[in-house]
This record gives sequence, structure tokens and C-alpha cells, in this order.
Amino acid sequence: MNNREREMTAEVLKAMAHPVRLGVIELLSGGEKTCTELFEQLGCSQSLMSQQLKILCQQKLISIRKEGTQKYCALQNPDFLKLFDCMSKHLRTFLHFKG
Amino acid sequence: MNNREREMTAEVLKAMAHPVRLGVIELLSGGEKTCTELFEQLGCSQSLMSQQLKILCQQKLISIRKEGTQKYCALQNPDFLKLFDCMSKHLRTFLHFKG
DNA sequence: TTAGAACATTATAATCTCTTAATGTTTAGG
DNA sequence: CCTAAACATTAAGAGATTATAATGTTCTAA
Repeated sequence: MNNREREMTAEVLKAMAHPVRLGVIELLSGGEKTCTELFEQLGCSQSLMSQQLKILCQQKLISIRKEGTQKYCALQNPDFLKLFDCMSKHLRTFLHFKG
Repeated sequence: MNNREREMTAEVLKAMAHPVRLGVIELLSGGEKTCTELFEQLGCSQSLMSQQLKILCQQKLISIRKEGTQKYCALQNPDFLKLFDCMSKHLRTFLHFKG
């Protein structure tokens, strides 16, 4: 990895590094959802969700398609779901997380 | 994942989400290195490296052992190396990165 | 054509991150 | 003991992130 690549990778990781945004990725593993479903199920405001979705979209972690007055979000790169297992294991093994 | 778990996961991801810290992880994939080797090879200041290593250590991404006046850093959880492939692919496929 | 639902944008204040510079600590060797 | 090497800590300014509140846009259905 050269420096440019590390910078871009850092941006993608930053885009994931937020509880709400992780929640979105996790929820979308079950299939498409609208913005409203996402903020209701994650218990945050509509405005916050809209901002967070933009960040995920910019890094191409999710895609958004419009249908009437709604927008449907979907995972763009399901590879990142593997990361959740890896993280759970890390939390438990190295950070002594007790779920 | 519950909310606490997502918060902790976000912290781990944030610890990786920095060009220098990614560089450290990458360099350590080749085996132990001292702090001096790390900041020299990544071209940053000693002070900056020391601070970044602390962050990686707090999230248990690296471990540090002391030997005389030096400190040797090593990867604590090599699972995260898999992430580099995943990221490279993501950059190229979705973010049109040309290496 | 207009009201309401779904979503986006903007502004703002608080908090965090990043980098540099300066200084402190520990250890080995002479 | 004294010095230099290796590393850590602290402080401070610039910049980024976060959450909330307020307002704007777009589209549908009545």
C-alpha cells in the first residue's frame, strides 16, 4: 500500500467507525431498507441519519435508489460484513468484552 | 451487535483509520519492529509515532515489549491483515483507485 | 393545488483529532 | 556520574466530527 492508498483506506474505515453507521451496515445485511426504517430502528433523528447515510454513500459502502418519495438503501459491498465477525472476536479476545 | 458493542467496534475502527497507523500495521505484518524503525520507515516524527502507537496499543491492535532502551512492537491480532485485501479491492472496485 | 410524508441541507456549539514543538524519563555504555 | 539514544508526555493551535435544531426540497395523493 502506498501513502495515497492508506489515506483512502483511512477514509473508508472512518466512514464505518461510528455506532449509527455500523448499525446501518448491520441492518442492511438483512436487505434493503428505507431511510425512515433505518432511523426508527436505530433510534436516532431523521437529520442525523440523513447525514450518516451520505457519509456511507460517499465511501460507496451503501447505494441508494429512489422510489417515489422514498429512498431505499442497500449494502454496496457485502464483503464488509465479514468484518463484524472479526470485530466481535477481537472485542471478546483482546478487549474482554462481555456481551 | 448491541449498542455497546457497536461503540467499541467504532473505537477499534477509528484506531485503524489513520494513514500512519495503517502503515504501522502493514509494516508489522513483516514481523516485530522498534519504534525508531517504524517512524523512520514511515517518515514521520518520533513524537507522532509514539502517540499513534499508544492508540493502537489501547485497542490491542499491537503489543509492545521492552528490551533495554528499545521497545519492540508486534501485531496482536493478525486477523486484521485480511482487511487490507478487502480494502484494496474496495478502493479499486468502488472508488476507482488506480494504484 | 395543496397538505403531508420522506428526505436533504444548513448552521451552530461542543467535543474530539491531528500535528508540531518542547520537554521529560529511562537505560546502557563509557 | 554523565552522556546519548530511545521513547513518552504535555501543551497548543488548527481542523474535523458529532448532535441538534431549524428550515428547505420533492413527490404523491386527495
